[in-house]
Amino acid sequence: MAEGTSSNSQRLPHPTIRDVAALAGTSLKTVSRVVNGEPGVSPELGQRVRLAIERLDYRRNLAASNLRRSGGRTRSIGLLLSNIVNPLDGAIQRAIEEAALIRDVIVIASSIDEDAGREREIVGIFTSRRVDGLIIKAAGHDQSYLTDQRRMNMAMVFVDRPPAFLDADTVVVDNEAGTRRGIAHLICHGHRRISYLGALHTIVTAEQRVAGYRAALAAARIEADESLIRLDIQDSEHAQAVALELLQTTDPPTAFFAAQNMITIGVVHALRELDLHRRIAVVGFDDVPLFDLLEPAVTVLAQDAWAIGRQAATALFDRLDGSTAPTRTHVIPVSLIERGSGEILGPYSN
Amino acid sequence: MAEGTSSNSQRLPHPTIRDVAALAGTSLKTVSRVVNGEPGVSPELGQRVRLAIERLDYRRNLAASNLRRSGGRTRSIGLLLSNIVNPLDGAIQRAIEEAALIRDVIVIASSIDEDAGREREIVGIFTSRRVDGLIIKAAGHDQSYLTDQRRMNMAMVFVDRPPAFLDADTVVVDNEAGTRRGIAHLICHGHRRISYLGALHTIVTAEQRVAGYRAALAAARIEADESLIRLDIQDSEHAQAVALELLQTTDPPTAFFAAQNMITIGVVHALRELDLHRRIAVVGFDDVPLFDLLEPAVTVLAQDAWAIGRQAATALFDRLDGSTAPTRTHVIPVSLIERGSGEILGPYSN
DNA sequence: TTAAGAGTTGTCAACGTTGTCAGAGTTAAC
DNA sequence: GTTAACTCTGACAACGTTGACAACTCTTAA
Repeated sequence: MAEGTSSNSQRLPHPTIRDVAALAGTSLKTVSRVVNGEPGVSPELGQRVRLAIERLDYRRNLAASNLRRSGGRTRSIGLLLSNIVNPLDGAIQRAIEEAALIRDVIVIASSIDEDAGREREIVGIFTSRRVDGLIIKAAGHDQSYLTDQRRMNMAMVFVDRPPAFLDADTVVVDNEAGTRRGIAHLICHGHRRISYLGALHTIVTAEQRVAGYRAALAAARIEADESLIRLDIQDSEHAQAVALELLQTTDPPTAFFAAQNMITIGVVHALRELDLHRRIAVVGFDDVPLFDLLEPAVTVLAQDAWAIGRQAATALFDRLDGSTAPTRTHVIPVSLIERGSGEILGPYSN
Repeated sequence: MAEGTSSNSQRLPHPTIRDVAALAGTSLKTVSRVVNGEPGVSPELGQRVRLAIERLDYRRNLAASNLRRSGGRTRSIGLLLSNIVNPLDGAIQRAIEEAALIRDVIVIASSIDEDAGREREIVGIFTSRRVDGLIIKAAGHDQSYLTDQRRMNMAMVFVDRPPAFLDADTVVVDNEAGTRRGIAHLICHGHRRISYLGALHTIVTAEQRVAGYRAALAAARIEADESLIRLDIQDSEHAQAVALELLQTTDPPTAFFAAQNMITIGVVHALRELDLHRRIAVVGFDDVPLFDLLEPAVTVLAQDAWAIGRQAATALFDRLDGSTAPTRTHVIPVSLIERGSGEILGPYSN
């Protein structure tokens, strides 16, 4: 009686297995057997239990169930991405959700931007929730803090960027080769002064992409002009400003390589502003839905985010199914999509 | 010894409060007190416990904790959106995540496309997980099945579309007024033959938008030509095909109103294909990042997805904090962004 | 010297479920 | 008619944690 507040109408708590047993006139264990489809219940009693379940709209409390069950698995996985607003991350999440759903596993997701502190914080929260596994697009450049989780049998897969100081399955795209191909494409079209605009240099992929840039120039015996290489670009506005600045020097680049979709957008804005979009070439890493409708349409290196997500989920569930194979790095191919902006000819074309 | 497999290296289970107590030489309850920051533990003993916690890298099992705690709250909420790949849904999820994080609540998300069956399925799964609340962008047109959850004290908020046959807090944009404004804008610029391309008519918002279209025409005393109204458009390819077809009739529309971002993209594709993009006007519902870079840039009715997400989270947490106020419908404003495509003049301009 | 109070610490049951095992009833076999 | 085997059912403990409450050790005041 002490609990009964008159204002709060009849808010009933969830019925428990105990309520079902009482209504069906049987024991807890029998109900449990019916709920779990275990054999050894007579048809009549089973029917009575099912009726009681339906009447009460009973659903078993999975948290309690998992607590007791062997292994203490929660059938949940944690997903850490940069920013779910970015369709690339969205596609990864979606692909993982689909794979999880058919296995009766739920996905707890969180965006961590590029904040290493938040990465650790969220991993801590997820660990408290006892997720069975983690899929991580890492922000920090040291994942050794995860050895504890690893020891406690938590599966983990890294996407987009390999972990540092930790051995784990990884799904990446070939950033170095992809960028090399993009730069070679520009060189082919007669460009020598190719500006490289990159993201935070702390991100491994950014590093690999710069490496690809340098490798492609070296292969063509072009000396890299360091003034054309700008890193640590934060967002599209920043990219726009940097591109504007470069274009207004006495010896501007004839082509841009934008190492990430937000940067590409900034570059396109800058070119429009100076009405140079039909004269200066652009190749971007990552595709964006409307790039094909711009004039000129934007040539990009596209990565298949769905494939990345699917592969990550497969790798994670393999581990959860008990695979003890050595860790693997899966490389998803990058494809060059020629649309126009990357095919604008430079001064050395013939 | 029966469990010890030699191949599986030393996989230790998560340490429990019991392990910590043993290491610190004290009782379970004392450790629990330290973990929860409850008073009444001497500084020395507290220190010893904290040391043990650190040594074992102990983290309390939140599922077990919540099971015992009053109310049986799980500090988790479920989120059902159409498709997380769509940046509009992405922004909603992100805003909700941020609000949940500062309250120590996790978000379990799932994309349900426009599948009513999947909506129910996922709600069932989330109910089994005992989420404290649900935020739902409903696919089905009957949410009465949720009365059970409601009775069991589950909080719920609907976004983008009001629930049917269920009374619950809702966050929507003003579809009818927004569309009316968009159509009025086109009429102002001299258009009479304005084609309306809409999404699945089963979605309430779609209905409201058509209503806005008809209302605006009526207000201007223009009779609606039913052949210009096409509903149930599935995706951008479909929209493109429909627009192409309309444009090739003997009496084509001079303007398009695209009721959703994917449809707008399809229309733009169609206009490009026929090289009519500078002659036929377009206004779209929902903004998309690159619409401002197209030529002409696309005039849209933009909804603030972040605000929708924030408001939904606020409403949900208010309920979880015990609010028993009558359910409310929050309306987030829609803004018309004039960029060019909607300002192309029609035959009746003066 | 003792009673009352404050501050610490621990014991036990409970949250909702399932694994283990034992008991009751039925049938089959000797 | 006894035993064995099998089927069905339920009692009980346990998963990891916390709420209720009891017990113990000191102070402090009478």
